Amino acid sequence: MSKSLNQVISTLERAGGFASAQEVYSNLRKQGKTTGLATVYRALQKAVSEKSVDVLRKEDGEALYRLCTTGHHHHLLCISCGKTIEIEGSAVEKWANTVAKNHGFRAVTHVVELSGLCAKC
Amino acid sequence: MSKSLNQVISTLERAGGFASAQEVYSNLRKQGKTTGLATVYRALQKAVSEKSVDVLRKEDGEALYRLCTTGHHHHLLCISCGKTIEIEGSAVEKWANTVAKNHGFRAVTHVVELSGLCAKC
DNA sequence: AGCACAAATGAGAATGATTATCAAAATCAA
DNA sequence: TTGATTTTGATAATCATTCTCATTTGTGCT
Ligand SMILES: [Zn+2]
Ligand SMILES: [Zn+2]
Ligand SMILES: [Zn+2]
Ligand SMILES: [Zn+2]
Repeated sequence: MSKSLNQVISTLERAGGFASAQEVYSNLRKQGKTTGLATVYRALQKAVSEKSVDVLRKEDGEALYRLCTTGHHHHLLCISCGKTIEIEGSAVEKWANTVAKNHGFRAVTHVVELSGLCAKC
Repeated sequence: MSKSLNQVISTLERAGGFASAQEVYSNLRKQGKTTGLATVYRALQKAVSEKSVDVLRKEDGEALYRLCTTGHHHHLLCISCGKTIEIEGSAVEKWANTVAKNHGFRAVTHVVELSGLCAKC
């Protein structure tokens, strides 16, 4: 694993949740690292392609990255305080596969994100 | 309904599926309309806020717009040819509600999009 | 019609995330 | 060490989207 990939990964660990590429970059800078922005993007791309990092989009289109925990999962996000909960969705997985099959699709992936207001908000 | 909103809506009708703001703009120009890009964006924003247009994001973050058909539904998109199929997902709706309730969330909405390769591709 | 005032519009500049370039630096193999 | 290969950081380029602002258009009133 390359040095920059390590740095990006551990920055995401420290962040604990979703972070944008720009945030990762500025966090690294605050820690005195000289890592360039392009390198951050390159590392994030690689991490996503290796499925060690999740990516989703804010409403304005900016990409947010988060360290994958174990296995495939989805998120329940509080749009007020930003709290995120990982959720298990075997029901959705089954449904997605069935729908894909019924329409003759192959290699189907899915985006499933829930968002609303948490109990506190 | 303002003039530009009308033009944008009927361009989306003609498109029949998802179209980006830039595509809507260039289609209008091809038809000899002098509508400005900013106006296209303004009209699309309004249409989305009025829930007469759906919006989703391509993988690169660009927004795609589509005239809402009747009722809530999801999409199965071919990433190669762009073909989109509307799908009914009562299973997902139930699951989303259950998950939300279990975690004490209110006012939960969801994003569910399937994508893969259609039979032809 | 003529006028005042508000809303809508279009052109172009500004913004901001992401990507492309490219030369310098680190890594590697022999 | 030497020469090839990969990685990196700075910077420029790209591109969708938003902002600004002067101009046009619409509306109500006389
Ligand atoms: Zn909350
Ligand atoms: Zn899933
Ligand atoms: Zn296809
Ligand atoms: Zn649904």
